[in-house]
Amino acid sequence: MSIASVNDVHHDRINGNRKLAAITEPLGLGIGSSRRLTPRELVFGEGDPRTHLYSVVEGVLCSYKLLSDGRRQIDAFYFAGEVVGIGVGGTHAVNAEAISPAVVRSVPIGTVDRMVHSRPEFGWALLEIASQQLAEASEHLLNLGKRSVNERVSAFLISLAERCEHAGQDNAAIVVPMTRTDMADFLGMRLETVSRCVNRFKWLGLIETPQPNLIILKDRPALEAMAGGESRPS
Amino acid sequence: MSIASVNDVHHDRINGNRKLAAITEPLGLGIGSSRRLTPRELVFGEGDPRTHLYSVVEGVLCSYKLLSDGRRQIDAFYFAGEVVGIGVGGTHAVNAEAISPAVVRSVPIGTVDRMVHSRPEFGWALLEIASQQLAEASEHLLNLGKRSVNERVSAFLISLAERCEHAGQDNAAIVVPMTRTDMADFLGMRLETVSRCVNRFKWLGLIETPQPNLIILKDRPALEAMAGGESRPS
DNA sequence: CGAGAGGTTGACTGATCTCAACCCCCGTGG
DNA sequence: CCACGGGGGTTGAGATCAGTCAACCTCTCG
Repeated sequence: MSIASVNDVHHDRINGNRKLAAITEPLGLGIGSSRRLTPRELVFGEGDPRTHLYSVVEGVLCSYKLLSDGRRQIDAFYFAGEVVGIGVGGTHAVNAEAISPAVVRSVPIGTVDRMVHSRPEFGWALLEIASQQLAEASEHLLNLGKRSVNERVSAFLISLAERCEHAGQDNAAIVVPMTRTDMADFLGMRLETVSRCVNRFKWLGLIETPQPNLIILKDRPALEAMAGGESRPS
Repeated sequence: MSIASVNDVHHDRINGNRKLAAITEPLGLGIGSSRRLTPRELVFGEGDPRTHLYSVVEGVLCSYKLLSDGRRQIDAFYFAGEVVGIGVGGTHAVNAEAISPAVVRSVPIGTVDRMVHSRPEFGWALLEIASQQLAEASEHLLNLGKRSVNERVSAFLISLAERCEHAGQDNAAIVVPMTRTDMADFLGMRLETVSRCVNRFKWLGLIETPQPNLIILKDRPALEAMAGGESRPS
């Protein structure tokens, strides 16, 4: 079972190259020690030496940076199968913590080093993951820098829905694992603004929210229009 | 001379792992074809197949994404020695173009692939560059998401100054290679706002601007204070 | 039952955007 | 020589989107 877990197979190819499973399993790296996390529990902190590479087995993590007055910017959320803390530099540039009960698997950086040297395609695979994360960062920068609140929230909901689809879940009903505060810190706005925006979408009939953390997309095309189209050359 | 160029040696270790020179030279990859670019000339576009890896020999490039209505978000600027378009996925996620007269050196992705497989430490080095760029993206996300206009502009000026220092230039006089529009598109604001902010700093005595594209930092500590300190754990 | 976390809503404020005029510089061509 | 036009930059006045502050609501958990 260290080569591949049948349970994980359908998680492969999810969201391009973001998944470690797709890389580790073909390479026989189903190893590494697991750790269970409670919500808000830190995996690593900004400035910590980079000792391990982590992948999410279960639950959701996020990475973030803080300003000295407490303002927090969440860079990314990490779902099951995704890699956190990629890189090889001396220290982590961000903090990473669980936003829900979670399980992470960690691989010592020395093991990663050996893997890269013994199997160059492993290094290649890590590069694919890194470049995928860079692409997502670009998209996020576009959101924060140029999109309005409505556009950011609708783009966020759509990307959440796409992740659910790729994970084989229902395509319209999103179980939102993060709080309004987390969404706000991710989207560069205040939690009140998130709340207002989500409820505005509800009044417009674009979504339904039976519970605060369960959002059902009712009019996906309208949401996509509201997200403000990206300019994809031809 | 393909192993190491004496002229480039003092560029090594600049800004962490961002430089290709530090990697390519030890590895004997001083090769690749050069191309001269005029301002606003595109190196590659979003959605283009990733055929080459580029490094800046001279001048400054930027990478950006566009919305369909023309709004533009610049992700990063790239100075001499830095790598543009890193990654191995199928297509580029961003556009890249020159913002000044520039020269880029390009290495076919197939060559990169062979390098990674023949010399695993090359893959490792590319990972270092990618993780450095991810760290910079995190910092930029923090700027866009959580900092005010004043904070963003002062943080930007300081980071420009640090780049000049690392490049061995004067530590206080910054020759700003980009226009106010470029700065605005990078910092997530309007060019008028950039202008107002820069001039506000001038009235406050924090900087001097003999010419619009020459900024002299007069009170670095005050600028750093205005940037709003990052929370670096102990 | 009380306390706290998470969420919603309202009224007000204000930072930033918008629109517009204007300036300087520089190359071009009549 | 000078008129012209365009790019880049500055400045002002008004509009507005999102932030701020505050009240209140629901749930859950001791």
